[in-house]
Parts: sequence; structure tokens; C-alpha cells
Amino acid sequence: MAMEFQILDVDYVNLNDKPIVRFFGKTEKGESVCVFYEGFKPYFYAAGDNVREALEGEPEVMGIEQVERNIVGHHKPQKVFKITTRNPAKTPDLREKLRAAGMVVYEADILFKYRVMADMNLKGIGWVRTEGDEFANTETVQADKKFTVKKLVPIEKEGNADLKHLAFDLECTSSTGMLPEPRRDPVIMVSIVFSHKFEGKDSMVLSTRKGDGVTSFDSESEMLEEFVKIVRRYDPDIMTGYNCNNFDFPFILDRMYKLDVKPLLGRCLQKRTSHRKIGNISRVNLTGRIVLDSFAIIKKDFSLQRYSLNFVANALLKEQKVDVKHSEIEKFWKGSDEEFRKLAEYCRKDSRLAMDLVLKMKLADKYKALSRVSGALLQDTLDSGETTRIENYMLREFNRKGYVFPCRPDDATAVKRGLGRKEELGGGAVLEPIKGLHSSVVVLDFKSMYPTIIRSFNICPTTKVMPDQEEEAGVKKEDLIVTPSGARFLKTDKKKGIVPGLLENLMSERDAVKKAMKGVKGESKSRELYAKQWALKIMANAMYGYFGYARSKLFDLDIANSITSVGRETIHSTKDVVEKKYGYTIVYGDTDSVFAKLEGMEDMDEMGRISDKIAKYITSNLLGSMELEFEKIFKRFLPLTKKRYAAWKFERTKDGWKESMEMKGIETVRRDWCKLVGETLNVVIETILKKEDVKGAVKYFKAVIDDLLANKIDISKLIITKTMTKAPKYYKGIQPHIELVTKMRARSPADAPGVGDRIEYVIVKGKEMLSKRAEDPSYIKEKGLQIDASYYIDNQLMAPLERIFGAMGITKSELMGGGKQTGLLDILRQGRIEAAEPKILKEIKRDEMTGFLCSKCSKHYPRMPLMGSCGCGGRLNFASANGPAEAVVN
DNA sequence: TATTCGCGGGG
DNA sequence: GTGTACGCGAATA
Repeated sequence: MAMEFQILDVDYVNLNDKPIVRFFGKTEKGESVCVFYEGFKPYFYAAGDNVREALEGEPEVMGIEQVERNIVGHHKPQKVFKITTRNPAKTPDLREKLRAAGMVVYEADILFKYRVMADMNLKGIGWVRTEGDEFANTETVQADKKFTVKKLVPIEKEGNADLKHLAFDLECTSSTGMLPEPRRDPVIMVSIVFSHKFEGKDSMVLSTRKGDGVTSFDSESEMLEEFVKIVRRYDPDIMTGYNCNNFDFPFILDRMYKLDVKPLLGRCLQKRTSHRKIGNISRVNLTGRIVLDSFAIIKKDFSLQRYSLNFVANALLKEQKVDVKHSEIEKFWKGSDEEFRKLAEYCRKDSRLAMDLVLKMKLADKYKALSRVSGALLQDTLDSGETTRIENYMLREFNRKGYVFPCRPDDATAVKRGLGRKEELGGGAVLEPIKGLHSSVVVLDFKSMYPTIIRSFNICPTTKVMPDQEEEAGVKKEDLIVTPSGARFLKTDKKKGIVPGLLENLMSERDAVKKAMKGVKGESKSRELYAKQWALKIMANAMYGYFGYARSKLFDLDIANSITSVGRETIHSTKDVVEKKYGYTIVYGDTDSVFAKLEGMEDMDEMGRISDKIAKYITSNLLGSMELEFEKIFKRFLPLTKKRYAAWKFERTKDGWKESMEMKGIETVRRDWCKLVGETLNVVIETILKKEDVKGAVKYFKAVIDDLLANKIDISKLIITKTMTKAPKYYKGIQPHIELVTKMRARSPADAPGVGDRIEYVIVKGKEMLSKRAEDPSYIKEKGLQIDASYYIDNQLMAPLERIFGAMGITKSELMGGGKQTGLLDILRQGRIEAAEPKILKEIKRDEMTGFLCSKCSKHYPRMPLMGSCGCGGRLNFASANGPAEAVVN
């Protein structure tokens, strides 16, 4: 009998002194599976003269065999010892023992499940077929199908099994007003939402109080026991919740521990579900299932202003939470039946939103694809970074080519590498932007620059030849490629590097998937292919970083530097060719792109044709698979500094040119800015770029300021929000939103915001310090208070807008009305500005300047206040550590 | 201008 | 479990 399933999780147990590997999975029909595989012996490698002696009499060692393997850094196979052991868990001991004896160990830090998967060529989320199945009569695991198998064979099969999801959410009371703590605060309610009907229901609410639509319990421990039973009966593949990794799981597990409820939420009935917290990150171990925290994934994959459940649900699902403030939970819990019912619906809705985010936003798709490409298990793809995936992917290929893989470095080595990195590792080239507003700029970029450099120069730990290694490698100088940083690699025809080979596979497979996408019909199929090509791209792009990462098993600065040095040289030579051969100015460039100015050109198609021609010519002179291509047109391009610019972009599509704005390094939405800032910034940038109307932009900005001063701006645009994370008394510094809460409590304790609430405030006029002048927007309207216009001008609007206008050569004094405004058009025409020369009196260097100092009362201002003089009426000088000065020089 | 610090999200 | 450990904006030197 045989069976096919998709691998969800793998672990092992020791039975009779032998490891038995367990594969948890799901069949196409939706049955949960657990198969047992026996007979795989743990092993690793060691090199050195005293390996046998060092392991003499070790009961854990089953065999030591001398074998030949390739080792990174050598060009001929080396004699190493393959050490076979009894128990994977004992490997670290043996490893350290060998190291203490001066031996070098290999592959002695690979998790046993990954050792097995790599050798059997099995991948996370990959499909597998079993052979020699025998029914396993065991109650140690929970699954629809349980078998002991003789063999597991990977199979090529597209599509994904239908996974069962369970979302849950807790409500707790708090005895302190701070976040509830499991050591003293109880769970009062648990909501559960099912992706597939469970006993006829799609959701449940459990609680220790009775109410409509709620399953009630006499005690918290009975409720938690039932929660465990429901999970087991429903048997989900994926458990989710919003911030469940950091709150709901740790909380409920700690409560179970305290109340003596067995936390058996996984598919193994012998392994308790546990959580471990390191730093701020907590991870949950659910054997046979997967924990997917929708908050964690959304934070990684979506760029939003805020990540509260309500904000995210609004932005992504157009839904909102039931309206209950955190501070009201306890009130509703103890309140009327109606209030309790509302709390239950609030709780249910939170689970439903967490579930909808996962299912409707397809949060797991990308990660499934990454697992299938890299081989890492889905849980690891979700929780850990690129390292796990790259190492899984590389290990397999290195082993196939007869290499043993190095171990990861110890902390001391990693720290040393990290320190050395800064001076020794060069990054990409960033060309100095030519200041001013530019028109008719085309952007050309190198397709997958670092992967193609690695391929074209055959850069790999297996092809690197050190100065004294020519003889060992059996090569001559002409067999080597030298990179600009001076490292030497074997040419491809001598020996193809493993990493270049992997990249070639990743990139050609991606091309094939993209081709297949064109002919595909059906939304789910095309989504799957899209995720696959995305994963292939991510894996290819991650390869470079791995060589420069301090904890990498293949850390090699020669390699990292070789890759970036080729990149830098390529950018500079591309700039030369475009400028000298074609006569166009490069106005900017960063790592893998150059921005060329096609002076005076208007016609998009014409600009596209010229770009294509240039790109094609340059590509023809590049090595190997490196390729320059036309990417987009910036009809207007306004650089502020390196890595920061605004542009009016046109992209070529099959239906003509698609227009949009592109901002790099310029935020128009920040949570500590009021709406007015973003709005003003957007209008100003658009006016400059689209209408080329700098005067208009200045005029608009001045009008905003006039409106502010005249109290004509709607208060809603001036609201700043901040969360109160703890009770006011625990704040050490004085902060506006906390001062406001204190005031609001004095006015009306019942309506004042509580811990965890977001506080909205507006700064009003007054004599007190700024923090004391934060006010509640509705209170302002009610009492007709005046807003503090100069605060909004100096502390909110000025800095970001000054940067934009500064890039156009407009100084603050010109902006604020006093200065001359002639010359703006000249600036535009020239596309270049010079900094104004300051008059020299008593001077300090620019970087010495700390702000402004009143000559009368010595008050210090970090930034020039709006009125241009001190509040006391005194004149302002420049301030520095060496005292005041009248001028600043560069 | 670089580096360290603090806090998000959950109740 | 043959383990590993966030990330960005603000404040500060």
C-alpha cells in the first residue's frame, strides 16, 4: 500500500535507543497523516589526526569510517571521518569533544529532521509518496492515517492540499490596569473560528460567565480543558490569531500550566505544547501543526502606517472590530447581559478577522512556495529568516557534489566577523545626484544584478583559488577570472561553481514558471505560479547576502567583496559609456541602476527606443548573463540626497504608458505627523513635479501657513495620535498625550482613555510648556480654543517641506517670506544650484552647530523658531559647543 | 552623521 | 532540540 501527502512537519522520537522520524502531512483528500520512518542513522564528519582517539570508548558512536569528501577551501578531495551515532541529541557533546581535541567538524549542527529530509530529497510542503506502508497501531499521535513506512519518495506534483485552519482569541481581565499577566490574571473568554465546519459550527465563544450564544463553564480550568479538546477534535493544520505568538499562545499556555491543564495542542499526545521567549520574540512549538501569526506576517509583507487589528482589518478587508475599548473589557465582563453579549461578539470578531486575514489575503501562499523551493519546513519559513532557507537549499547541492558543509561559527567568531565587516565589506555604488529638478530622465537597471554577477564570474567558495593554490587546483593564471577586488575564481569551463549552478537553476526555472503563467487559466493555479516565481527570485537574491552575513556557514569576505566590486565597476563603466558614447548625462545611480537625462526629449516612445538601444549595446559588452534593461521614465526627477528622491514616473505597459508618483526615502505618512503634513507634502511635490510650478508650490505652502495662523485649518487635520502603553504614573518623562489623559481624568474619569488606548491630541496656544498644551480635539471645539499655529509650522511642517524646497534651491528665509524669490526659474533651467555663500563674521563649522542661542536670555533652540527671534525678544546667534557664533561655514 | 534606545502588537 | 532569535523610527553622542 502507498500514500501520497504533502509534508507539513517533521520531527523524531527515540524508541529503543533508535531515532524514529515522524512525517506529519495532509493528503489531497484532506486527511491528516503521520508516518513513521525507522532506520536512518545520525551522522556527521570530522577531520584531523586524532579523530578515532578523541572518540575512543564513546558509547554514542556506532561507527567511524574514513571517506573522501570535498571541503570548501581545498581543491582536491580530503580524507575525513564519517561518524555514525546512536542519538541525534548527543551530537553537540561529541562535536565539542572533537573540537576540544583540535579536530574540525562538519555537518555537526544540522537538525536531525533536516539531515533526513536533505538525504531523502524531501522538502517542506513538498509532496511525497510512501512505500511499504504498515498500519501503525499507536495512540502517541493523532492523525486520520498512521503508518510505518519503508520508504519516502519525493514526487513532482503541483497544487496544495486543503488545510484546516483554526483562529482563536483570548479576553482577560487585568488586576493592575497594565497588560494582563498569566501569573495572576485569568482568561475569561476564548473565541474560536473554524475554516471548515466543526460539529456544524463555524465559530464558538467559551466563557466562564453564562450568556446567549456562549458556551459557559464553572471554572477557567474546565474552559481551557475544553479548548484543548476542541482543538484535538477539529484537528487543524494551521492555528492562527492576531499576535498569537506574543500574546494568546504564551498566555493560554502559562494559564494551563498554572491550572494543571495538559497543553496537548499538537498532533503528538506525548509532547506538551510549549513556548519560548527570547528578547521580544516568542515562539510556539506545535508538533504536527503550524502556527501562523497573522500579525507577524502582515507586518512583514504589507507596508501600513499601523498594525493594530482594527487598522489592518480596515485597510486590507474593509472591516472593523466590534467597538469595545480595552479599558471597557472588565466593565462589560461584569456588566449587563447586553454588555456581556457585546464583549462575546467583540471576541468572536477578533478571531474571525485573524482568520479572514489569513484566508482572504492568502498569507501562507508565499511561504508555502518558499518552503517548496528551499526545502525548509513551513513553520521555519514563517518564523525564521533567509538563513534557514539558504542553508537547507545549499546543503543538498553541496552534498550531491561530494562536499561536506561547514558548521556555523561560534559567537566569538561571529562577533569578530561582524566588527570586521564594516571596514572590509564594500557595498553598492551610489552616484552623487546632480541637484535640481530634472526632466526627461530614463532609468536603466541591471536585471538581478548580484545573481548574474555570481554566475558570470563563476563566484563560489568551491571555485575560489587562493594565491598559493594554483598547483593544488591544477590550473594556470589563464584559467582564472580576477574580480576588481582582487579575488580569483576558476573559469566556468575549468569547474563550474555550485552557487552559480544553483542560481542558473533558480533563474531558468523562474523564466519557465513565468512563461507557464501566461497560458494558465484559473485563479488558484495562477496564484500558485506567481508565488513560485516570486520564491525563486527571493532565493536567488538572498544568495549574495549569505556570504557577508556574520553567522553564515559560508562567510567569505573575498566573495562578498568580489560581487559588489564587480557591481561598482559595472555602474561606473556604464555611466562612462552613456556619457561618452551617447552624450547623455547620468544624473544619479544606485547599486544596479543609472538615471540618464535625455535632455529636451518629450516623446515617451522615442525615449524608450533610445533606452533600449543603449541597454542592448551595453549588455552586448557585459560578461555572461549580465543584462542592462530599460526600466522606466522619470518625466521629472527631484533628488534630495543619495537614496532620497521624488519622481513623476511613466512605465511601459502593453496598453501604453502608465503614470504614477515615485517617492524614495521620503515619507508622506508618519504616525507622529498630523494629516496636514502629508497632505501639504503631497500637494507641494505634485505641483513641483507635474506642473513644474515651483512658485505655485511655494504659494500653496504659504497659504497653508496663513490658514494655520488664521485658524482656518480643520482640527481633524492637526490631530496627532500616540498610544498610552502604561498607566500615567509609570511614565518618567513628560509627554503630551499622557499629560492630556491626566487632564481628561480630572474632568471626567469615566470617559477618559485607559491604558492601551490611542490618544488623539492637538497642541493649543498657551504659556505653559508644550506637553501641557496637548488637548482633546472635541474639547477644543467645545471651548473654542486656539490651536498653536507656530507649533505646527515649526515642529510638524517645516522639516519635511524644507527638505523638498531645499532641493529646489529655495532657502527657508525665502520660504518664510522675507527673502527674494527671483531666480527660481533660472534654477529650473540650469538644473543645478550653488549653495549661498554666508558672510563671514565670527564663524563655526557646520557640524559644530547645535542650533540657535538667544543673545539676551541664552535660551537654546534646536531649530530656528518661526518669529526669527527669541520669545524674550532677543536676537539669535548660532550655537555650538564652543559658544555662540554669527556665521556657519562648511 | 552614525549608533544606541525603545517600543510595537496583544488585554 | 545536531537551533535560532525583530525592525524601524526617535533619541542621543
